[in-house]
Amino acid sequence: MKATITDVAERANVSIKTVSRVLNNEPNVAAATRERVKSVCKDLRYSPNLAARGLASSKTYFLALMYYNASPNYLTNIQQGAIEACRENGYHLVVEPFDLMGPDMAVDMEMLLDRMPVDGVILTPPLVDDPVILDILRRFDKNYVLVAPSDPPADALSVKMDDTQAAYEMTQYLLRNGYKDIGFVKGHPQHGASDMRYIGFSKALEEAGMAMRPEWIKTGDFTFPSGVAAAEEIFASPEHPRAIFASNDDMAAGVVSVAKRRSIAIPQKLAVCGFDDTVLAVTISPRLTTIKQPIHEMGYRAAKLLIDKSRANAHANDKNEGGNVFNLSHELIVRESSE
Amino acid sequence: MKATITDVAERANVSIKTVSRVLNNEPNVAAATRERVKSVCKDLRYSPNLAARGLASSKTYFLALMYYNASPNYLTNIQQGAIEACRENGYHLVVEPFDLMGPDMAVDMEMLLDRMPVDGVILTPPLVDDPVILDILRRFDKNYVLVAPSDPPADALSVKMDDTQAAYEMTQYLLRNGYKDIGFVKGHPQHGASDMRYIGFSKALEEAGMAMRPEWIKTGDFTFPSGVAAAEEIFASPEHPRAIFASNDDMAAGVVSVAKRRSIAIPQKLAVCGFDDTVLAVTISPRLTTIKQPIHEMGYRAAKLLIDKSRANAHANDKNEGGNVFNLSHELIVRESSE
DNA sequence: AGAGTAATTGACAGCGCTGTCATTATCAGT
DNA sequence: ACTGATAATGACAGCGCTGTCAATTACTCT
Repeated sequence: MKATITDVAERANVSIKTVSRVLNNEPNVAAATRERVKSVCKDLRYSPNLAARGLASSKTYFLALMYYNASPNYLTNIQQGAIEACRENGYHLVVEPFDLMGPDMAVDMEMLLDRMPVDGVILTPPLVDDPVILDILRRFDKNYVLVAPSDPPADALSVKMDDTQAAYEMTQYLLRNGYKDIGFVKGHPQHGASDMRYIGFSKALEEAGMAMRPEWIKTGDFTFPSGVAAAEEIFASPEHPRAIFASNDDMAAGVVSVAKRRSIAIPQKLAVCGFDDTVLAVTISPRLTTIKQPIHEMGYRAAKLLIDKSRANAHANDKNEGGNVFNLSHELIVRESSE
Repeated sequence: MKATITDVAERANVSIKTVSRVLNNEPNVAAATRERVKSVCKDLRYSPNLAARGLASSKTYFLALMYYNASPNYLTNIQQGAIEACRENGYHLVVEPFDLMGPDMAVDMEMLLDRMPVDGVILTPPLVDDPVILDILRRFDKNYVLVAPSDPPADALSVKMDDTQAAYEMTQYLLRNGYKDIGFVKGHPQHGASDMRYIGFSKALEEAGMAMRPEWIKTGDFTFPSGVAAAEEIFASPEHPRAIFASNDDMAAGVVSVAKRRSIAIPQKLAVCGFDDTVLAVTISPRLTTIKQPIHEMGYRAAKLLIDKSRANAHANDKNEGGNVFNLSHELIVRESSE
């Protein structure tokens, strides 16, 4: 039989309310009492009934992670980060895929939000970029935070990295290391990050006074085959670039495979860079120079923001102190594909 | 403001208890009444408060998915399957990683189980193969189901595939297609599946009257580099096999990369087979012949089993009708690496 | 029509906790 | 030692639902 708060109260010779105070770290409990209660809790292996707590306080101690079509790697990373924050705060994470392409998408979303018994919702791309979804969220009075939205709304919490800046740095790195002629493989046109990465790339070229070579700029869709196709086109042009910067690792891997087939030595004849630092980046040979996104940290911060907000709602009055968008830092990882 | 059961009851002109009956699909409600209540629920966009329900019925409508060090792909698949079953039954899935290597592993596990407010727990490898964990689970009166345990305990629910049989079939397929000289790359020695796959392989060879060539049997650890190493060793022997069956796709990819480096044509000179049907299998070239595990289905069945059991506990008395181990079927997927 | 049975409905307690507010203990400052 | 504060504690209602059991209604069979 599981111990209840009453058991603890009796054993510690206090009222259940005092036990409750201790459990919730509320003030106005004598230090001695607090210790005694804590120790009894441990003895009895007591842990509060979340359902009861939720019913009484209308807090659930659950957070939801919503996603659609997420790549396993991305999802697992976000998830792990979010769980970490949850663990530290006595929360649990429930995972909720959502079909963005379903026929009654808007209705489904509303129903799902209705039934999800959670204190807050973490949304990941591409859900965060869908105006319909955002609209529904605004109407519900449920806390939510957007992970990596391509265009963070001012009225919502967001955590993101600076894709533009990262692509800018990668390009600068290449230029600095003597790679002057650089090709670029854009990502999926629908995906917000695609533009940003391209913008960062262009900006660095421009600042360095390098001309853009349209025949070296191709568009893919973030898949391996699209990387292959883009590379084929680039190599079909009379002159070859000295480096190719692909908007993600999968496409970079495609570029590498084409270069290998054509016996173009990497990195001696061609440097290849990716973006994301997926397993693929270290699986293929040579390993890819790439940008490591703070995916794990985004998950962590997203969860933490919701937890803090949920606490704030309870105790003090909700003071929104301006900054709603949190920029997390990426990392440029140099590997054999470029040096 | 969210509607409560009382609102529905008033609007439908019945007692809250009758509404409750409708919500829970209990018998003894007049058809007309049932319809009326249902329609009011829809109008009011009512959905029951899970916390209250949980408190009153000691059912939480949550299931937990526990894992340790799971590969993103595997995890995402299981998760997706489990969520599907949850959705169909009004349940939610909470994800709970657990550090099997922590210093106080046993205590941590007990505490985690204590606080997890769920109706059942889905365990994935390698948690399912840890005797300490299994022991703790038996002591708790929480429902659980094991996914792909290497040695399913008779007293616990398990869903699995038949690794031995699958490896057996793969080997038979190779033999049938004229590949007589087959090398094998074993998986991580700690992992239960490694043995089974090897056993299936041996069995098929034996039945076909083919001799085992020890110099073509190497042990890896399920990683790409270990596949590379194993392949190097195999090719170092005076004679080369006509086919190599690696215990998973990553290692098979390693074999492929070595073959390419040595300009051994696949599949003309060497067939390569993997196991798991991960993305890698279709990402590399040539694409891998492999075994597709029913990972998604295992997740689904695991969740379904728990949900059914939880229902049974509530309504009837718990009749355990023998079969506790559920074998799901795999699929042999033939691709260019072997034909 | 009336007794007996089954189907349908509702009243009410209580699940384990937190919020509110009342009560008691503690401690300055005089 | 006495007042007036504040700190510490407890009594009690009630969160929204389900389980139990009693009450009512509808139906079947003489």
